[in-house]
Amino acid sequence: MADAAGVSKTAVSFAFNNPDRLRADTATRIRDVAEQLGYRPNPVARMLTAGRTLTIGILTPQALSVVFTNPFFGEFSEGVARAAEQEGYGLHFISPRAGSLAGSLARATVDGIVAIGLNGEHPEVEQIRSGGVPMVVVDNRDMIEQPGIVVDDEGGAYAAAAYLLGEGHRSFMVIAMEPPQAGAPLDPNGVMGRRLAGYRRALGAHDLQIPDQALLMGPASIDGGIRAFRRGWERGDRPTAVLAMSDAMAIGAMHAARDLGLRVPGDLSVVGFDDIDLARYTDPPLTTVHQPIREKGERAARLLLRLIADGTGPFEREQLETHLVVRGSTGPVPPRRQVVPST
Amino acid sequence: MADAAGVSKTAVSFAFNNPDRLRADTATRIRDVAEQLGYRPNPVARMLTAGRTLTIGILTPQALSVVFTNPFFGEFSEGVARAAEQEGYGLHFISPRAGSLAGSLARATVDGIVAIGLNGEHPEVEQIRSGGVPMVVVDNRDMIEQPGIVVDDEGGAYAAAAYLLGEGHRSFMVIAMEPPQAGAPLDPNGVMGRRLAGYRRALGAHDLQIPDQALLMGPASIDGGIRAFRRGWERGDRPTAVLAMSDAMAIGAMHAARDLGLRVPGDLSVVGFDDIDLARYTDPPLTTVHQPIREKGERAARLLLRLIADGTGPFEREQLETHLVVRGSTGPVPPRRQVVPST
DNA sequence: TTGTAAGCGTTATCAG
DNA sequence: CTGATAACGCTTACAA
Repeated sequence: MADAAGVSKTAVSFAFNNPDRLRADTATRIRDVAEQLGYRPNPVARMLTAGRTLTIGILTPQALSVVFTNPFFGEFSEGVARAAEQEGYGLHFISPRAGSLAGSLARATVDGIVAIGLNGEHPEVEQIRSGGVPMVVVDNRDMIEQPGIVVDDEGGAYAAAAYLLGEGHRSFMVIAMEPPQAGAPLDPNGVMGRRLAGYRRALGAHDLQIPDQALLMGPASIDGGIRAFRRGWERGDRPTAVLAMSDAMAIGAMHAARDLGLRVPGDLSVVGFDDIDLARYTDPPLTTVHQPIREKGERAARLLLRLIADGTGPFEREQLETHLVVRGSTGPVPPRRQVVPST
Repeated sequence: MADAAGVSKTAVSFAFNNPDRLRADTATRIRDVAEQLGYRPNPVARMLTAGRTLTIGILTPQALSVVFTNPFFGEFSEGVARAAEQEGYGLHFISPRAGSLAGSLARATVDGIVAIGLNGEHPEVEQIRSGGVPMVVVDNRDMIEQPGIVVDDEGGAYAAAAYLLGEGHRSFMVIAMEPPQAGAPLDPNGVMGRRLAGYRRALGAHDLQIPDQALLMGPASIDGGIRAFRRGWERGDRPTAVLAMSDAMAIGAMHAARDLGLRVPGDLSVVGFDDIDLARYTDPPLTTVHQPIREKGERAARLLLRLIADGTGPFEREQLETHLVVRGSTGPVPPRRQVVPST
């Protein structure tokens, strides 16, 4: 404590927060002594009395070391950061510590939470809610009583599949990101479930199916895409088109296909999902479903900030649009793989 | 306080931290009541008594919303996160709040800091140091008394330029990331300064120069690269090769060049720096200087964690290697631009 | 097995 | 303008 400088703690406190309420020289003297002693007000104690942390948390059910592997996440965080910084808030990432989300949740010193990637009714989260920490969920339609931001996954996926069908494709490989806990049942309300529903709706019009077991799953990364495609290939899948639920995986799939001697889009069309920054610069440029990634993060953060400010603010659930962006990774079905109409 | 459950705070505390020291039923009863009341131990108060936050901070002198724009940063964070998570630490990002790094530093509740992007002797950071918060600096050779991780930027840059010279190039455009405060003097010890030194050493052998004013600067993003290249073009630069100090900018430069009708690598060779994941998937695949991005983050975090554990641990400064990866964005100088030896 | 009481380092209130 | 003193919500000796 710096009242070794001859003053009380009150004075020290004022010197840092309310210098005006001190005589000018007293204030500076205190700060000088503080600097000399290497003293700075303990931020934790500050938080305790202030009752707020000026920090918002981004919650993910997967380890950061895996989630940062997907460029999508960086762009999303960028959006959240923009809003947070503008309001003077810091950013804290909350991910499972030693496998337990609940554990890290319990230690998270944040004023509110933006949760992404939560599928279903995550039990550990119930705790947060009842604890009264404001939270907005993104991409989650299960926690319906929770404010959130959502995207038209189903519509985007439908557009992607419909487009490929229009190009004559009839044989598809579907690549999906695996849920946090491998082997978990597919949540129809989850991102994956909704995208799948979109694909199915389009294919259904042509009496084509996508059995659950046909899905190839892996981590949402380039490498995950490579491995998923190879697994499909090895079990005998010979699609003319790939529907990937993430751009990172789509890029991996393109690469794996090329390594196997396929031309993209000559022999194989690939469409992704997300439209990350790099999608337009890949070889070939990736056809994909655009979603406003940064805006999603920013809207989520702004909604949260409002919730924090208003105490228990307005319930809101915003939906953002998606649309297909056709670039170079897709084309008509190769002639010899064409399905001859049975007329 | 949940001793509305008929017990003292001690009991409540035990119920959460030392259940063994309570009769089994007491413990569960307390937790039940807590759950019912939506009570959870206040993490800030916990931190205060514990004297530690179980959190490490990643410090950047630039806004997160800009720094996340570069995929490099996501990969770096991934490395840091891997180490942090493994040791049960959370991750907090510290960036200027309302323009002031010092301000957000003062409020950051972390046990230690990994600082990246700090050039020169950042004054606000002095405060941290004397405050006794452990810190490891990455990519900084100015704060020599600070433990840190560093990369052979000069050697990597040299290799890149030497390779292009070997391909016959004699006319270069150099694209650099701009410093946090635009217009700041070039720090020869900074990342940019060292890479530039490497380029210059190679070009010097051919009596070629890179005047400071010739540098094209911009934010380290794809868009920054696009604009930098255009600016160069508009002022009349007609290089046969581009040396970009970041992959993101290199990708932007390739794109801008194509928009101007140049073929890459036919008319223009481009080499980047970093070797981000996506570098190998761009069109054409990017020739670039590889640095172990994730490892850099992970090593930095591990070093920090050791510092935190040992109190004032071992001073260490690790240097990681770089090397040129030749892919498709570079090739021989176009014939008609060839410089005829004056023999 | 459980409770009492003393800190942890601030800020805020209210006298002096 | 400055200084006691009481919170803030927890953990942890130490006692009971």
